Amino acid sequence: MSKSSRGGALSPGRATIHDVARIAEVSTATVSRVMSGGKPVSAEVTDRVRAAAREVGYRPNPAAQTLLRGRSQTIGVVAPDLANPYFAEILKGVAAEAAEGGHHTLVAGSDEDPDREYRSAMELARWVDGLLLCAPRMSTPRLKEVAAASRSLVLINRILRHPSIGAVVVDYQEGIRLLCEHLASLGHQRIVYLEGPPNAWSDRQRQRGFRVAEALKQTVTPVPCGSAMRDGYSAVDEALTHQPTALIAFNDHVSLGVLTRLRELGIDVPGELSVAGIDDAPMSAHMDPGLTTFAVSTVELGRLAWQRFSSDPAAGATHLSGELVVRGSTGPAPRRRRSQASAAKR
Amino acid sequence: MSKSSRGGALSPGRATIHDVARIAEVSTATVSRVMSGGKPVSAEVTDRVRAAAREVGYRPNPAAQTLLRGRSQTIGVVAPDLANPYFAEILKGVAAEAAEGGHHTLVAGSDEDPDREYRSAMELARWVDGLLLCAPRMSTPRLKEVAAASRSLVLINRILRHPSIGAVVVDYQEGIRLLCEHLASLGHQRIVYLEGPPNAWSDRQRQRGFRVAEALKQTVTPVPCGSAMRDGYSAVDEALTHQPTALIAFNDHVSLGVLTRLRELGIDVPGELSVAGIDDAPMSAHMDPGLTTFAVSTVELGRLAWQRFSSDPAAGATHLSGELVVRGSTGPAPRRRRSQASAAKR
DNA sequence: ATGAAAGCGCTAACAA
DNA sequence: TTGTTAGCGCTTTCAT
Repeated sequence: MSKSSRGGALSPGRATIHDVARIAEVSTATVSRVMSGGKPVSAEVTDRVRAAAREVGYRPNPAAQTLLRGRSQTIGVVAPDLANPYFAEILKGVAAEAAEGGHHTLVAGSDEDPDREYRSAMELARWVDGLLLCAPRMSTPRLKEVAAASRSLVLINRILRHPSIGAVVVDYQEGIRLLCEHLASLGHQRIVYLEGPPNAWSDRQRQRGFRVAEALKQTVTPVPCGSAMRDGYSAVDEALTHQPTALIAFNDHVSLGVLTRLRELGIDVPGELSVAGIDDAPMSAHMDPGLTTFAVSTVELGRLAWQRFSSDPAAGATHLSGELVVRGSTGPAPRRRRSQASAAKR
Repeated sequence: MSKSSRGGALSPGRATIHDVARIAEVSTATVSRVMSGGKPVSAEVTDRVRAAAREVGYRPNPAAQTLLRGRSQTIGVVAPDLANPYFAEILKGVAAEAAEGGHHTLVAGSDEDPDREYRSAMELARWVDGLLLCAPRMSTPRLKEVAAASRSLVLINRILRHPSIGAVVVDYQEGIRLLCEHLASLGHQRIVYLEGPPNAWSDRQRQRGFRVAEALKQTVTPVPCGSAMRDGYSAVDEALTHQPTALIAFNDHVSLGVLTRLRELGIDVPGELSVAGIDDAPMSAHMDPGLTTFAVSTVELGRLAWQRFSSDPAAGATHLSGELVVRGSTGPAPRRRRSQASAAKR
């Protein structure tokens, strides 16, 4: 009692195991045993220790625990854009699962910069037990470097044949196929594809998916774009010069920008032009018209990514498939192509 | 040379300072000096150490550094919903600023659960140098507990008079005032406010803002709602029973759900009903009609929050103001109130 | 059931 | 300029 007041409960977060040991009049080893539980300690001592711990607000120093155990109970997540709903949802899912499993989540955004992405990944690798790279844009050799520096590495939407790299990927090739078939059934022959970021593996998967177009007698013209709303907005004008009857964007986010620009131009969707996205972002169902898209469960993506850390061996890829969601933004191809004039002017 | 092969470069991330010291044939202290830089070490030794470090891929163990220094170079961010664009953007901003300042960012989502929020905060507090709580829903006593357990605590959108708690808040009261005045100028007298989550301080600020309504001869009816799109969608029907000519939602996210439901009901916006949101979410400009809203810079919010950690003393609140953005979703109040029938049916 | 002691990887005195 | 040593806070043998 008199002793305890000497302990100094001024900064509760800063009490160490020694403080507790001193107050409870036991060794630090015993305190440790009580705190971790499941160790043989007498009831009486347990109570004394618990009381002392509560008194000074003792909480074990995680750095010390990490140093000793060699594991930080922390995972790292790196994504090109933390504000992009797609990655934000994955992060939310992974962080929730990780917390469930007693792990913390460290994040870093790369702003689509492969170099920054690499540096962030290497930096986080020092800390974490497992590293999750979302749609990494860095080169393959660098990715292998990261793998070597990481205790455990999992990729989302990128595949790399490597013994210690795991992956969870969405089957975007199938997504494009479904979208093309859907458009074909509506009579669309001229499609423009708004491309994603240059180094995105998942963009290449989409491009591959377009190989079905030939069989469907469709022409697909790729137009450089990006992954953000404003990219879609800006790419519309060039897309229109190819006089498509339908337009598929890299993702729903981009489609949003597209719809806005088309509205400005007074082009009716889907009357004059059909528009489709990919991913089924939360707001896609709320657009007017609703956006036809290839729906992917980000929740599931996050869950699967976490599983790679906790259960599965690292190597190999888990494939996740999505489904076609038809809403109002796609409709029958117009009988007559819009006039050159209406397409080009502004 | 011959020695180095014994070092075993198998797991590069796991090499310790001892390995480097052995290979470079110096003491660990010297290695430490070289790695941290700015210490007096001869050029020749520096080279040897650097070479050895590169050879084994040495990277200092952050847990050991943290244990020694007492600081982890890490901040923590807790938010009610990591997938909510508002918080995702704040997170993006804070994480970017923190990285700039050589800090890592630990995140946790609370799913709007005050209890989970408290536990996450206390847990992160063990680790981090600074803790950022976004729109915390937990009770004031608990918040003080967290403050006591944290090295440094900053709140976004919540104020608490406490010597060691800093805050960055948006002036939502002003936002509501601007919105009300705007609607008044359009002749709106009957407004429904779709309330945010029960424990949100920022919701209470909004409610206070509505005190201007009286002077403007407006009636404001609050209707319980929430912070998510689906909340807005679900709350519309009850809102309509009050026969408003305008509707203000807790945030833009909610407004999106509102617009969708109104479209389903065939109610014209803004012809029959005006709708306004708060925050100016990225997609708000892309809706049809565009959403009138009180715009807040999340980027600035993130930047200011980070500044609280790096420069300012903790206590006190920084106020951030926003601006009215008028788009198509608000218009003149309809001459005649919609008939009871049309409002109630369905 | 409990304590003493070693040591995780690193850095900061203090010596030399 | 470089090495030796102590110790950050904790857990885990190994004794007792």
